[in-house]
Amino acid sequence: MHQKKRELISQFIYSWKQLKEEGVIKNQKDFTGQIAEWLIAELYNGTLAENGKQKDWDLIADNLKYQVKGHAKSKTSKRRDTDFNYNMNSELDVFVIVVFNEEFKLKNIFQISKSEIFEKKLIENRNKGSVILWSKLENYDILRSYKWNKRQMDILSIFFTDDDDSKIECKTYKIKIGKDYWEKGYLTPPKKALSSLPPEGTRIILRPRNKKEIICNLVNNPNKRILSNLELKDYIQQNFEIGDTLEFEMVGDNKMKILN
DNA sequence: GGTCAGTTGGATAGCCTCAG
DNA sequence: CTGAGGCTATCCAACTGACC
Repeated sequence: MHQKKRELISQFIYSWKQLKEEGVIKNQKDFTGQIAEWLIAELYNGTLAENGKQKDWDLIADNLKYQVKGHAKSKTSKRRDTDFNYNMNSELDVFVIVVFNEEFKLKNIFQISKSEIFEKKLIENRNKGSVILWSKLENYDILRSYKWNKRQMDILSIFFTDDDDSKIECKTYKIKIGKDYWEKGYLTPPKKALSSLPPEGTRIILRPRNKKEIICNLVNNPNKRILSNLELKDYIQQNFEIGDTLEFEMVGDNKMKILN
């Protein structure tokens, strides 16, 4: 009855043990913080602090003291800030915020020097301490702006980025043609939405068999399979029936290539 | 949708007590 | 004296719900 859970827990415990042996994690504290610290230490060939309670900084690289904060936000979490309870005299040089999604795919690595934080007044005071808003750190996201070398890319690939533009490329999707599409004039999303669709505004190239290529725009929201573009509608009406599956592939530049 | 305040809960370090 | 266990302060991050 609990066989699967038993196996998964065993796997988890084994993985935890192995990660400890490999030096990725050091204690029983939260996984997110430790994995973020390890990632930055690996990227910069840094040395993690021996003491988990090390004041102000977590690792040293190139004689700079780094304070690393990790977040693995659930889909429902709207919070976009990080506690920052340090001052100019605090023993740290660089402040790094590593943001994962709940599946530990990398979303951002915000990196900023302590002095710049104070110079640019990026700290917001709250009742309990202070925070830095991520909305003010857009120019400090090094994940995509840095020119990472091959070794660093290899490390980053462990937590491959959840960047829609790259993820969407060459990915094959399937849309099941549903009843709503035909009967409700595309207004009501079907209950069973696709798990993933290109985002709104995606430019679509339809390549029907033996027909001229059609270019149109996808105007639905992600995860809803209603396609309201008239050309797409016509194409589907002419070529598909309820229950049929429309397969397509994203081929860069947000173009959609119909495969059937 | 983003911001904010408050709450919750897991974890560690350090200090203390106490039994052996 | 020593080690185990309890307690407290502190740290850290997720979550919730109100508000704009």
